[in-house]
Amino acid sequence: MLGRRCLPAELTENQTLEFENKVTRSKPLELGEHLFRTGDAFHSLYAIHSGCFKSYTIDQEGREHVLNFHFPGELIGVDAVYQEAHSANTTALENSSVCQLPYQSIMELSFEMPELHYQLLRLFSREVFYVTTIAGDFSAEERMAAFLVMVSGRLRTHGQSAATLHLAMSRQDIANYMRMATETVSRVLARFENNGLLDADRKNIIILDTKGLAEVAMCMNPYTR
Amino acid sequence: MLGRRCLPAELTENQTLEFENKVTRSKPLELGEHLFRTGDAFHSLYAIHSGCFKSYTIDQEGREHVLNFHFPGELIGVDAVYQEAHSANTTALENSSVCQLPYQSIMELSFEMPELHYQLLRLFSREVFYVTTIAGDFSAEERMAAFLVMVSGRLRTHGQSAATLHLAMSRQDIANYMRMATETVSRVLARFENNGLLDADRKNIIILDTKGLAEVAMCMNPYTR
DNA sequence: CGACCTATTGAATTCGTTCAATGATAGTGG
DNA sequence: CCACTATCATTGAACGAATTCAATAGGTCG
Repeated sequence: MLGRRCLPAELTENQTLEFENKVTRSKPLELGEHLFRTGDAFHSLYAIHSGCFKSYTIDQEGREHVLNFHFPGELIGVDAVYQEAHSANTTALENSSVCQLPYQSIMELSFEMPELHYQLLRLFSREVFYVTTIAGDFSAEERMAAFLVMVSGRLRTHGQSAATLHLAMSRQDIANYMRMATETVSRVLARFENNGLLDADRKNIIILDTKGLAEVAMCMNPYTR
Repeated sequence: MLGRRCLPAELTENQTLEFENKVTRSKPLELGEHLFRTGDAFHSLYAIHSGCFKSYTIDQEGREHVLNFHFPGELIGVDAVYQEAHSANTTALENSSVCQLPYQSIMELSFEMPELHYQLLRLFSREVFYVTTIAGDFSAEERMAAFLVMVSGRLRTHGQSAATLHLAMSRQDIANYMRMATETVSRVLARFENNGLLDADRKNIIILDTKGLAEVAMCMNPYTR
């Protein structure tokens, strides 16, 4: 049952059981706890069962750069396969739980289960797709709208509500990820509220006008690209 | 021999031959020719044999957004596996040649060749890694320096010279990718020249001070992250 | 050689940042 | 249960990095 949430491929009942027995280890994390840090050797991927994570680096001037957020149903650590080491830090933004997937084990298992092999590549592909979301030269409003539409979509993909968002990350984290100042995040959200696009109360965002928000985000958003 | 350049895994001689016979089809492209366009169904990955490509989208306002450049030895189309459709346009920036890798064929073959299986995931992982390069909130100078260090590194990975760069892309493309105006690209390059970091003559860039350039790029660069 | 496109350089403008102050929220301990 | 504190979020005003507008220079190709 955990395995199904971890790598929800179209495996048979028996395969899912085998997968669970062989490769998944459930691991709870508290807010602020790190899954790994820059430079750590790569051994396992992590599939998020519940909660939320951020990946970030600290540059030589001490500035933090949020590279990605991770939501339930997604894989963490995909970028580390290539270098066999983690290039970023990844920390839990709320109490969370992940399935640890020892890379060697899932690779071996994927030879027995073609569907698992396909699923791994699909999920790796999805990561490329997601990371591309914030690329491109867009205004602060466009990026903010695209961010909300994206988060909404990524949560929906795994069965969570789409209109009522519980953002685990702080304004600082959002700002950092979106390449803007926290003040700008506040200002843009305030403008969206004035325009009736949404209702923002700290970490709780209610999207009132999905279509209108998507229009601001335009085709920046991968779901409408 | 082509196969070796396409997916340079550590395959045996026989495996390489089998790979070539079964899955690779060489395909030459002229400057400006498209490999695929937004919305095209996904059937094949492309491994670059020679030349240079850019992936881009056009938004609803008609603005172009360069999402990535692709160099010899790299895979094109990785992001399309997930959606089974291409989300971006990809075009040749100079006369180039690619190996077309029908996805179904390489997947089937990868069950017979464990090393190919591993290699595919490594290359997918690398794409995530590369796409992350321009993420983060850095100044125009930092991004430009990181871009040059990255291109240098990616070309070196596949045996090309590292200090003397032959940029196939226009200033417009670079600017677009780096989220800045073409004028800013010119100005930053001029500043780098004045500081003795490099010598820029249109598409030919000679890096004079690798260390100095890397310092400007700081830990933004994935190679130094 | 002239037409065209790309690149460079200069001056004015602007979007978003930085600086600064205030408001709101949650956690702590008396 | 209510100060008290610390942290996070919001709002206002001044500033600045990069853009936009505008003009010039350099290369390429008929």
